[in-house]
Amino acid sequence: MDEYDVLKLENQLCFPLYAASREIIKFYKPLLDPLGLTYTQYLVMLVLWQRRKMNVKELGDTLFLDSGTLTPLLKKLESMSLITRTRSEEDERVLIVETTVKGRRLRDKALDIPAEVSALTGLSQDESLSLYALLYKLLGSAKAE
Amino acid sequence: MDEYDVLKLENQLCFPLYAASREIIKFYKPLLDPLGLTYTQYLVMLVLWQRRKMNVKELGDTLFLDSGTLTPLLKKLESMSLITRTRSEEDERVLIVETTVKGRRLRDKALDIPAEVSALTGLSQDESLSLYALLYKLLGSAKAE
DNA sequence: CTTGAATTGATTGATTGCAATTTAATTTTA
DNA sequence: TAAAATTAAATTGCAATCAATCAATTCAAG
Repeated sequence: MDEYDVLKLENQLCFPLYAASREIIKFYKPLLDPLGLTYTQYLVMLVLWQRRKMNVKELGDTLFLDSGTLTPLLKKLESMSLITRTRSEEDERVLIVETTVKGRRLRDKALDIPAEVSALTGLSQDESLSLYALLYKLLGSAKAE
Repeated sequence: MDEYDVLKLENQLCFPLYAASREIIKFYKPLLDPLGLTYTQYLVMLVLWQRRKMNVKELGDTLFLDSGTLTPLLKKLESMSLITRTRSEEDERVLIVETTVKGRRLRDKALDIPAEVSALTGLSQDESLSLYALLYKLLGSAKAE
């Protein structure tokens, strides 16, 4: 054990986290292609399917993304007629994002995706739950910063 | 519980994985800035500090990255005089990447980084180990694809 | 009221990440 | 051996991601 062992790739937690995240996103690709969505666009739609109407700030807080990522992505979803973007009348700084009928209809096509991805992970339900809990704990620390 | 509950953001494993990965990368930013490295460049250096000499294919297999990502990144590290890029003499298709003296010296400046990041995650050692094991299991499934 | 601070999104620039294609070199096979 | 298949890396094009900055709006203190 020399002093440099702490720098070995296999001793870092960050690396499997980073790699696993990217690999899971690849699981989604063939499932999302028929819907015409990228992974990040899918996450935005997931949120909007639940809430229907949200502003950019709330969307960013929910997904840990900032306007630099969201602005072009939302414009793209708007150009696909899945959402509308309108300024709030009470506060002109706020941009309200809302699903269209077409956007909401897309939800039905996504229903089978979670189960298919879950099967690909190779984790049992218990393992998924443990992983889930640990990740949210980590995210809690990140938010606390 | 309606049929759409499976599409709730908080019922997806992919989301905390994706968000936690990005948040951890942000932990590294202030620690890597003094070294002049980005997170991905740091991962490449971690691998090369261990092996010193590798080709692009091996590097890609290790980090789950392809030449589209690695080629420009390695050119950047070369321009910073941290590595050299040379074609193999036995097989001209193969590009050998190797650390320079300057590249190896940078290692000493990175020694404290893992401990500092680990502290920021807010996870106990046991939790880190569980998380680590689950992520590698997931990565195993991905590799098996 | 008015000035200064805070907030919200948009923009810009650099880096990643990846799929798809291309080029060059090597290996296999007919 | 010649043609076909394979392999390694580079290139291209598009979409993220994020830091930093900017502009417009709102809010708050004096």
